Amino acid sequence: MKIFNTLSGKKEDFIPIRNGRVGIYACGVTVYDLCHVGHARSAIVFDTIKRYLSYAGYHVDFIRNFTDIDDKIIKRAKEEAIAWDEVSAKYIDEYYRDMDMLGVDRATVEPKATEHIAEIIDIIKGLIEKGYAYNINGDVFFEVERFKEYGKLSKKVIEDLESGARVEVDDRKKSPLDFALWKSSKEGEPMWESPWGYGRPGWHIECTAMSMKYLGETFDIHGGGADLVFPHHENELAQSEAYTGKPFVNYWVHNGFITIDKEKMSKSLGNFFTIREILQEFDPEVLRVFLLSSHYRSPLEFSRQQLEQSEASVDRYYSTLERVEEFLRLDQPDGKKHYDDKKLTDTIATLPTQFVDAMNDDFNTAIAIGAVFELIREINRYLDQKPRGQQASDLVQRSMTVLQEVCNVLNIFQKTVPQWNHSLMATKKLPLTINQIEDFIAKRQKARVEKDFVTADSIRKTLEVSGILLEDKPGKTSWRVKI
RNA sequence: GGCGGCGUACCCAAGCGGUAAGGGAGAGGUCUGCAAAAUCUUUAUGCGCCGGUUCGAAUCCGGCCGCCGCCUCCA
Repeated sequence: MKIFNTLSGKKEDFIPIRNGRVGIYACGVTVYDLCHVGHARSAIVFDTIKRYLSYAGYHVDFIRNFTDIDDKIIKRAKEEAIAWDEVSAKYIDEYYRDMDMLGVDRATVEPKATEHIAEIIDIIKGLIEKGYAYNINGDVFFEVERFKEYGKLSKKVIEDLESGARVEVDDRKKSPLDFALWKSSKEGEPMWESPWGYGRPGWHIECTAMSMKYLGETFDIHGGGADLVFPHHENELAQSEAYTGKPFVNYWVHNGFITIDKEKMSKSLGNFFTIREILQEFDPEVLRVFLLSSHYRSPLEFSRQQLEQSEASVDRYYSTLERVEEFLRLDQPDGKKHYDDKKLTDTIATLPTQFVDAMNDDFNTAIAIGAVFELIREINRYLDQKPRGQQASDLVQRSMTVLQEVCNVLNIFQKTVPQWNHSLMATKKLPLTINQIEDFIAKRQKARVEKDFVTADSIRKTLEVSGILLEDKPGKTSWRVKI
């Protein structure tokens, strides 16, 4: 298995520290607002990586944190005139609502910064003792100059950073690059007791404390969005390695951004869509398929048109599934006739290998999904021959089993056909109920029997205008939501 | 200014040294009372431009053009 490591800038063979086990720490969210599509991408990417590693046979310890204390949370609390911890509790709930919809599993442990103050204080103490940090009136800073390898993750040179520093300079710091490990709290702000007075942790230190607590001083994979490389992960790395004297993380994995009109989707630019907004118009699987259709490190342009294209491809999956289910429901008198099943048999045989090869190459979900659709085409081709008999039935059944095995790992295409249709009816806001649609179909069927094709066609047209397409099949007429 | 990335058909997107996956859209055929779905054919002798290396290059090297990201909170 190969993984692209931000630290080396290359794909590397993945060798876990402990045989058969993998420790992953993914930076979660700061809970002060609803999540947007960019958060969804990161969550889905690492969820998929975790799922694949489990599938590949590893025991995975997956840690995803909540930053539940920070300036933005405090600001939000003031704006809404509620307690800071009400803000974080509320948005943790909202986070789960979104992630459950998107099929993002809970992590093994989901630690919160505020529940690890003791561990954080211990590490800061240690850093002061080792001469890597200094206390100025209750604020403790990490002294970047003392950590000689600073910049190795983000490939930055300390001197360049200093000269180009746009950072608001705190005169008390020895260098503008020094960052806060502990911040003294002002009146009315949340605070915890510490050897340096009442205060709260800086942003980066929580991840050091929590990852080490749950995964050890050196662990396998640390992930997050590409915007966390600097300064967050660079600082985390510096303080962690300064503290332990050991390598902190073996593989740094960063996902690319979501863009809108080529620009990064972000809060500050205001060009973002919340997950919730998108899910009003599209099924969660559509968003998940969309996000996994390109490689996790590539920038991904987000637009309605893109989602509609993904929606169409998801629909292709489900219409094939429907077709397969109808086929399997048929009586299967053993047919003697030979059908050409070589290509289908071959494709079934190669899919698992293709999938594993793709995912082993830096988690190439785009190829994995492509392989799924190759099998979809072969299934349709096979079914076009109208095969009969137990052998045909078994072959088709087997193809679905293989397909589901792969899709389970990606956590896509997990619905039933009726669930998919209902979801489409809801997201497309169709004006008709299922009963109304079936009434129309019955009326049309009567007309068809009477060869009154004018009436039949006009009913077809009426439904189509409302977003329903009819499909006449032997024995019955079924309907589908128009994409 | 420093560092990094990207540019593949009408749209999206894989491929990263061996002769262009997959999805969507369009056109035509098969099937159908008509449709839809499915399927077939078709849409890049071509992978931003110009050179170079190589038996062979989207793929490696050099230069140029265009776009974007990080350097400040950010997934």
